[in-house]
Amino acid sequence: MNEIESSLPQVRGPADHSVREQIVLAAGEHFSRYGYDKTTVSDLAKAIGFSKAYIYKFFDSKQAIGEAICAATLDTVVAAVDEALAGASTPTEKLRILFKTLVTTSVSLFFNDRKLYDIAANSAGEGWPSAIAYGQRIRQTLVEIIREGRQAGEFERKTPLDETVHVIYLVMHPYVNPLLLQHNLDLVDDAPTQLSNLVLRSLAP
Amino acid sequence: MNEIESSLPQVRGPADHSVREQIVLAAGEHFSRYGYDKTTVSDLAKAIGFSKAYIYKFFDSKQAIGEAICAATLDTVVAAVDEALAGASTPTEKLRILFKTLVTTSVSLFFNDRKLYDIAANSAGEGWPSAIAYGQRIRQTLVEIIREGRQAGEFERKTPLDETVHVIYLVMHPYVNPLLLQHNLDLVDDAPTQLSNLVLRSLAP
DNA sequence: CAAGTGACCATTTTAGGTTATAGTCACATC
DNA sequence: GATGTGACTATAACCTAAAATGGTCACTTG
Repeated sequence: MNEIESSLPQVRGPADHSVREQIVLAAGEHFSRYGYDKTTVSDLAKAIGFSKAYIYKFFDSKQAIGEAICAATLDTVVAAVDEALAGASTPTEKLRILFKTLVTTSVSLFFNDRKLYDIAANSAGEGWPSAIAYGQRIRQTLVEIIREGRQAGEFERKTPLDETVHVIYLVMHPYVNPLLLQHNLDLVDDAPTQLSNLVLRSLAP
Repeated sequence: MNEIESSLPQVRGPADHSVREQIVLAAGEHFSRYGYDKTTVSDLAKAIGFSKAYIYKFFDSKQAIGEAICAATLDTVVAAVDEALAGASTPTEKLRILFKTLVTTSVSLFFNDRKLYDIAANSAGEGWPSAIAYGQRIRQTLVEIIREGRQAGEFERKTPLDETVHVIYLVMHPYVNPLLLQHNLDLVDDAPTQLSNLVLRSLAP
C-alpha cells in the first residue's frame, strides 16, 4: 500500500531514492508530533543523519515536503472511503457511505492527529496541489457512483452528468474541505445523513 | 428605518438614550474605517465628547458595542433580502432570490466594507448573539417561504416542516455564515443558482 | 439622584533588537 | 557524475521592556 506519491509534489533529483523516502518518513513523524511550523528543515536533516543542504537535493522547498505529507494524509482519508465503499451494494448506499465516511474519517483525523489535520486545512486554504488533487479524487468517486446509479436506473438521467456531480460536490464541499470542516464540527453528526437524503431526493428519476 | 436594535446586546443604563445612539454612530464609523481592533474605546469617547468611563454606563464591554455594530451590519443584509423578496411572486422564485440576494449582498459587503465584514465573520466564528440572531432570521424567512410553497401545492408536504427547513439551511449555511463565505468566494457566482435548483428538485411534490 | 470623570490596575499590544530559519552555492569526496 | 557539506544571506520568528488599552470605582458637579 503506497500512500505517499499520489500527486507528485515539486521534486528534485531522482524520484525514487531511499533518501527521499527517509525524508518523507521523518517529516511524517516530526510534522505529526511537533507540527509543520515547529519542525525545521534542519530537524529533518538531523533525524536522517544528513545535512540540511542535502534535503534540498530532493525537495524544492519545505512546503514541497509539507505537500508530500499532506497528500499522504489525505490519501488515508481516500483509502478509508474506498474501503468503506467496497462494502456497499447500491449506488444510493454508496453515496451515503461516501459522505458519512469522508466526514467521520476527517473528523477523527482532526481529533487524533491535529497537527497533520492543520497541514491539510492550510493546504486547502492555500489551494495547494495536494488539496486540489484530493478534491478531484472525491469528485471522481462521485462520478463513478452517479454513473453507476444512472445505469442501474436508480438516478435520473436528464441532467448532464458533470452538472449533477458538480452540484453534489458543492453540497459536500464544506465537509470535504478540511479548512471549512473545522468550522462545521457541530453539524457533523447530522449533516451527512440529512444532506445525503436531500441529494438523493433530487436524484430521483 | 431602525436598523440598529434587532438583537439586544448586553446593555447598561437607559435603553433609549441619545448618548447610546451617539456611541453606536461613532462606533459604526470608526469600526468601518479603522477596524474593530484598531479602534479604542477612548477613540469613541473622544469622538462624542465624553470620557471613556461614560461609555461603560451604556455598554457592558467593547465587545457589546461590536455586537451592536455587527447586528446593524447583518440587518442591512436581511433588509436587502427582504426588499428583494418583496418583488417575488412564487415561493420557488422566493427561494432562489433569498439565496442569491443573500450571497450577493454579503459578497458586496465583503468587498465594499471589509472592516465591517470582518466583524461579522468574527461574530459568526465566536458564536456571538448577533450572528446567531442573523441565522435565525434567515431560517425564519425560509420557514415562511416553505410554508407558503406547501400551501400553494408547489412543495411536497410529507417531510416535517422543521426538517425541511433545517436541511435547506444546512445547504445555505456555508454562504450565510460570513466566516465560511469568505472561503467560498470562488463559488459565489454559480453556487446559489445550482444549489437552489438542487433544493427545489428535492422539494418537488 | 442623574450625568459625568480622573485616576487607577491588570492585561494586551507594540516596537525593536536579536536570534533562528529557509534556501543557495561553491566546493569537497568518492 | 553522484553524494554530500559548511558557510553564507535575506527574511521571518522570537523575545522583552515600555506603552497602550479595556474596564472599574470612588468621587464630583448640578
